Amino acid sequence: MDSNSNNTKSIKRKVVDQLVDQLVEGCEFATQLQLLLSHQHSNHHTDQTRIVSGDPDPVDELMAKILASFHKAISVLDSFDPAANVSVPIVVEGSRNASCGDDSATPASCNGGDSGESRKRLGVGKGKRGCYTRKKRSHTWTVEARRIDEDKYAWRKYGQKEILNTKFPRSYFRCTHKPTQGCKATKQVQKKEQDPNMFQITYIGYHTCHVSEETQANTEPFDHGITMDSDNTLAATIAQDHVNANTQEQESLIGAGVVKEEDHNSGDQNKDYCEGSSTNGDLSLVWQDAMMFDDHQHHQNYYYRGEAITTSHQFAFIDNDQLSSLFDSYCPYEGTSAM
DNA sequence: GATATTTGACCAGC
DNA sequence: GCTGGTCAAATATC
Repeated sequence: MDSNSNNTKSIKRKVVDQLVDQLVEGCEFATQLQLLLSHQHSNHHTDQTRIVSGDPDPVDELMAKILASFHKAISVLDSFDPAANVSVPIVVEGSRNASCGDDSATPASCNGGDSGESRKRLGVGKGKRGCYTRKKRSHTWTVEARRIDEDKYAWRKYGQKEILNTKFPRSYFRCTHKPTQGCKATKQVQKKEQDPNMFQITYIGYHTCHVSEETQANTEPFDHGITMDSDNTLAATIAQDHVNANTQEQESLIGAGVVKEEDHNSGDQNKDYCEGSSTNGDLSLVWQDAMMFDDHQHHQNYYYRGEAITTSHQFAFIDNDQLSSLFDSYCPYEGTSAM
């Protein structure tokens, strides 16, 4: 690979980063505008009229569309990988990924075509392990929770690591749907030293997997599409906007009780909870030392600009179908991309 | 047998 | 060179 190619990739990455930053900023402004307008409308309606039940506010609708557009654009750019040397999003269901580690189902590009079927533990497979392209930057956000399964997505643990200067190991989870749908969402869970009853959960990337709308509504307690980097105030704004939102899913979590992985893991149950429909006690993905605790409070602290905001969570989402259709429109090369 | 977890190895980024 | 993120064979569980 020559230096010109590297320079081009570097430039592309910078451009993408700048575009994302601009979009995030624009999104933030739009959110603030939405709050402002909704506040004004709220006062207006209170003073003069009543909103007919079920009749959507056109301002809110419009703002929601604007925000959705921002989120879509951000998602597309966030999934753009300059290293892939193609100008298309790399998250395409069932497609191969140029970054070898990103799609474990199709890693052949890592090892010169090794199918992986005859891998030995060491030696023979040398050069295969750890072969991946680490995401230099992806949208991340951190929550603090007493349970690691509070988001109710289906996660599969793929690693655990001792981290320097930390008492407890960090566990790595990826979306269960990664092999089948290429969902790139991951999360890292680490028990807090100060309070071992609490877990710091860092989410990385957005879910692109498809779940039913009903499931989606019940299993996405907070917005994977809106909350960007931990230093972004957008999420804080939105969090405040939704501070009084629905808390039913949290109550269902509270009622879930202590469930260890081994306890609920019976065949078909796995499928159920993998689909994210686990609201009846089979939802936990808990590793050996990640036990749940008395959960009467069950709140989460969202960190924005280093400040914690305690809130219940019920945000708006980027709909996965929207995302897919977006890819369709943005990605004319789908399926034929030269990864 | 199928699926999930564990854990040592490998590699990218700093 | 060190650290952290990911891979994948081995192992565990159902």
